[in-house]
Amino acid sequence: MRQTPTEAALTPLEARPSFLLSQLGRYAAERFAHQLRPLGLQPRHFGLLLQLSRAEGQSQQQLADGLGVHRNVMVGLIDELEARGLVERRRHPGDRRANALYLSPTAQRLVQQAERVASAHDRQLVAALSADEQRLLISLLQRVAAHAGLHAGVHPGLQTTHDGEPHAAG
Amino acid sequence: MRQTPTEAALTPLEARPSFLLSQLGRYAAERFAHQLRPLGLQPRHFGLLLQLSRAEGQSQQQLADGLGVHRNVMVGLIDELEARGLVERRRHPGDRRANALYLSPTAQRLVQQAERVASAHDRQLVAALSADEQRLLISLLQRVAAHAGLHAGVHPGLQTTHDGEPHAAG
DNA sequence: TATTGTTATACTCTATAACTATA
DNA sequence: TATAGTTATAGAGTATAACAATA
Repeated sequence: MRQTPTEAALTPLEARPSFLLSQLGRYAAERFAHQLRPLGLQPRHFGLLLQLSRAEGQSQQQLADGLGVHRNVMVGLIDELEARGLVERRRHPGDRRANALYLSPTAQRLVQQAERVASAHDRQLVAALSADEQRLLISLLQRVAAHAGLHAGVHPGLQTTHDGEPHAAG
Repeated sequence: MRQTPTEAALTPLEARPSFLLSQLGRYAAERFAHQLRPLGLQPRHFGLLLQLSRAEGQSQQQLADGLGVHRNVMVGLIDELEARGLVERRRHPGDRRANALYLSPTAQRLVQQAERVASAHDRQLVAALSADEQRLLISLLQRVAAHAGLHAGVHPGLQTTHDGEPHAAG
């Protein structure tokens, strides 16, 4: 009994890098969201606050560009955070159409807390690897991400408006 | 000027394994979906057909369990594939409540094609790495996935009914 | 004419509950 | 009483278009 001619690569999914990445990425995101919940934050809020903590006074459009979300979505995100007293809309000095965004002291402390949650989550996620292996994994992932043309720190899950082709990977 | 006491780990996102995994996982999934589109399939269809090609005659419930989706969702998936003549519902020999699912010859060829698309996608994704590094990456990811308690080949993105805690990672 | 913030609308996904026919 | 398949409904998330104020 010979091989079926139509027999192709029957690579099990769990040996495919794309499946492993997708599976683990989804898991990591869910898990992070869960551990962040006690702070009343979702991962997207964390990203927003983090970006804003790097440079306050940004407009909603600037922040949206930096995070890779559409400005329409940004309105709702800022609404939520402003309602909780974490972000403040002030008048933009140079452009009367735009809002200048600022963090409250509470939000600044919250970002620190969320960073600690993220670090704990990271440690837990790769706990099966040695310190050397952890560094190696990060380095390999960074190279794959760079080759894919992914912007550092910009999450495609927040991305909006895919004009068909999702980026381009030489 | 000394360090601010509230200063915490300001690890950039692009150095966090969880962020890299989530970012790359999302990218890989989108990209795979895009490359699969010419076949008229979504990744979930591919997973279904693949699972069914391993063992035909399964019930919808069995297949749902194997893929980690709810049986309600399975109805719609099978509906779509049956309408395209890829999957057939037959009467289950042992249980008159259940359907026994079978692939058409067209579907069997389509699975082969989809596997080739997946392999090409994988090669492209990790093209920045040497062959040794590719194997290393897969091995590291598999260990992380095993430690997270992820079932081999079951994608959390298809999962349904999270009772709060997403799995458990020692 | 283009851009910022905003609102409204539609569309996809997903979660939940309920129903039927069987077991 | 529980299970397989099915259907309906509600909710989240996202995409698109449009509008007023300003550049």
